[in-house]
Amino acid sequence: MTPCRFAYCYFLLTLNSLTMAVSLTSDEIEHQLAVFKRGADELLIEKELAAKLARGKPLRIKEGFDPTRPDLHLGHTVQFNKLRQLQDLGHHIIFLIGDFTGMIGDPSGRNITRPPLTPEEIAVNAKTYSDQVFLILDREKTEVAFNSKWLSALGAEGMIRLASLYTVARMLERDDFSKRFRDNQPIAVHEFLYPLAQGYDSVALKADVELGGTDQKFNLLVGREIQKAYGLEPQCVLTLPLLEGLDGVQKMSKSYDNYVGIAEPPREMFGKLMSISDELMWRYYDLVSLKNLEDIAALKKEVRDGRNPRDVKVLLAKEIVERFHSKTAAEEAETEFNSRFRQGVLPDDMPEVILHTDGAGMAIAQLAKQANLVSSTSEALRLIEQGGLKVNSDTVRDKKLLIAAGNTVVVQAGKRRFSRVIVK
RNA sequence: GGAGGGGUUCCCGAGCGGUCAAAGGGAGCAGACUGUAAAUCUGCCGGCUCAGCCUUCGAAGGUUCGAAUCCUUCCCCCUCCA
Repeated sequence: MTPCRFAYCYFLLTLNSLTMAVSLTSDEIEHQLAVFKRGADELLIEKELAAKLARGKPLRIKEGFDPTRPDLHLGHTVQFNKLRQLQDLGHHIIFLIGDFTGMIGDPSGRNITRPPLTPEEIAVNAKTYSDQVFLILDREKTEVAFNSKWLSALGAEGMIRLASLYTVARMLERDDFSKRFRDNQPIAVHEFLYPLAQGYDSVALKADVELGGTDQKFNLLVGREIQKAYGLEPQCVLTLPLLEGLDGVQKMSKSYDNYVGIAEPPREMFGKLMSISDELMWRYYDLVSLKNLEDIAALKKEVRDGRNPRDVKVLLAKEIVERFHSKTAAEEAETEFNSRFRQGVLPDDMPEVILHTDGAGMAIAQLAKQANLVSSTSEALRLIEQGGLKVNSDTVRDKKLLIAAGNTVVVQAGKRRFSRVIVK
């Protein structure tokens, strides 16, 4: 794309002319590099990768996942999509379950200590992971590995030896560590072990390339050093951007409750995607849509020329729902969404709750709480003050409204929470 | 081991004897508007039997008519010195 691309081609040509056994043409290498880099944040180091590719052998490409959360969200699929693309190029993908590193917990500054997972939890989470990931990756062509296999075998002695390969000063180069250190936030000693253990994974697996989020850059680079220390050729590092969550501010994460789960029901998925801002929508197009870059550019132009961004967002929401459910589900979700939010129609399926009052009836605030529409009666009363609580489609004005026994009412809190309540 | 700084409501962060259920920002929720659960604006944002009452400011005691604010002890975090 730029002058360095040209220089780089020259480098490849030279390389080709020198090594006769090369089976890939420079054009092929060029194409592969383009696939590697598409949507990626950073590729380190491109020349090294070109050299690895030039050998013509499938590369060993690894990415590790800590089995700390059983359910995956759209943010994870950014990684999976890339692995799939590389798999399609014929490379060997290693899906690494960090059952050992999961005990340490990647230093995030939010969890200093994390209770070790039981083997049962790990097994469950690992299964969920693979079930989900194989919606995208080819199961037959993917190696699944567990890092406890070699990390447990290391023992305390081996761990100390591993720890001797890196210095504290270099550890503190990590942005997260230096920030916490500067801000007088605690850093537990065991947190230093995480990057080392992850680096050792690359030794054990003889990884040619390791993928990760941009937040993984440090760990991935430590892997290069550890590999060198063990006399291996250092891996190349490919980082992918982190997907922002629904709020558009923080990264998508279950703990921020700003995520779209892969296993969520179609309607929920559709609705959540429709709630992202117009601006954020483009980010999602770049990272989670499988549309090619030209099509996305065309959509952007259409919006600039006056097309309603809402409609483009619908396309995105449908694509995602379709990928994890089905085309029918996607269409159904759209119809439901339209009737609910554009036309204000009540949903056809809502939870039904029976409340026993021994014939006394129940005050509306208490009723809303017991029907799980609000978390406290205080919240219910606030909703009433703001005109956000409806009984049988009528806005409740009287805080002391009593629903008499024998009635069945549809109670609505805000736009999205409904319940059919039977008072006995 | 010594000296000092700090732990506040979901998060960040003010408050430093009464006017504090606790500023401000973020997240969240509601209403209006709309193109949608966008954007924007407005309001809310501890609980309850809700014009009143109860429980919160690391924990436990204490001083005071009255404490998140003062004192004591304890727990935890950080910095510097050793």
